[in-house]
Amino acid sequence: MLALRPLHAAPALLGAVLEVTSGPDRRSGRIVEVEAYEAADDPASHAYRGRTPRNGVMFGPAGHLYVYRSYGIHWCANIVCGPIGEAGAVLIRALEPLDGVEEMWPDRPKARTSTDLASGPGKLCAALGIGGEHDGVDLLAGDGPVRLLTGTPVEPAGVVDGPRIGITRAVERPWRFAIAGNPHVSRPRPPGFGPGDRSAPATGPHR
DNA sequence: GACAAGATTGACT
DNA sequence: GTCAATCTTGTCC
Repeated sequence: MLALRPLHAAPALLGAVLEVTSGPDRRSGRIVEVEAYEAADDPASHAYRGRTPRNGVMFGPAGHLYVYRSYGIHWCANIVCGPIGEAGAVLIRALEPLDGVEEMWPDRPKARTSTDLASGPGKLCAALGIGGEHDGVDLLAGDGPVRLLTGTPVEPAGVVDGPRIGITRAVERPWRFAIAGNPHVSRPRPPGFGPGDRSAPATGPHR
């Protein structure tokens, strides 16, 4: 799955489960929203301008975790995918908490509901306890601190796409994917995202 | 060495 | 709906 380019791997990752273990702690969540970032042809990607100390993980093998600090405050997690050297990645934007929910609340004191625990890139990292120390870990190793599990695949008809969020370049590309109608997707919700609105945007679920 | 921008979040009006 | 917080990274001189 992760051998695919980000644009194809992103929707395939919906429904997969991200699991973080820290000592006796085990927290996991189902991926409900992602964004695809190519490198060579994507001005919005961190790797667009080439390899740097920060984004080096993106140029490595698929299946590794790329963690970076956003706005000096939050951590954001990406899954590296595609061929080595192409620096493609899929940003995880939102999770549906599964295991270890009780342990997540202390790390998310501002959250009021379970749908608020991991409904954003920075939120999900806080909820799962992901930080800079997890940058570069192998998600497929099996015994690492962060693992990617198959979970329940989502049918193409259940996937909606839309423009990416919070970026200033290449904003027109509909490379944001989410599970239709899922209440855990992050804000802002374009038409077709979130509960109560299952009408997919004009672009359709695939591209 | 200095400066500007940023894949966000939450508080406040 | 608007805006401030906060600091790392990358670029420019």
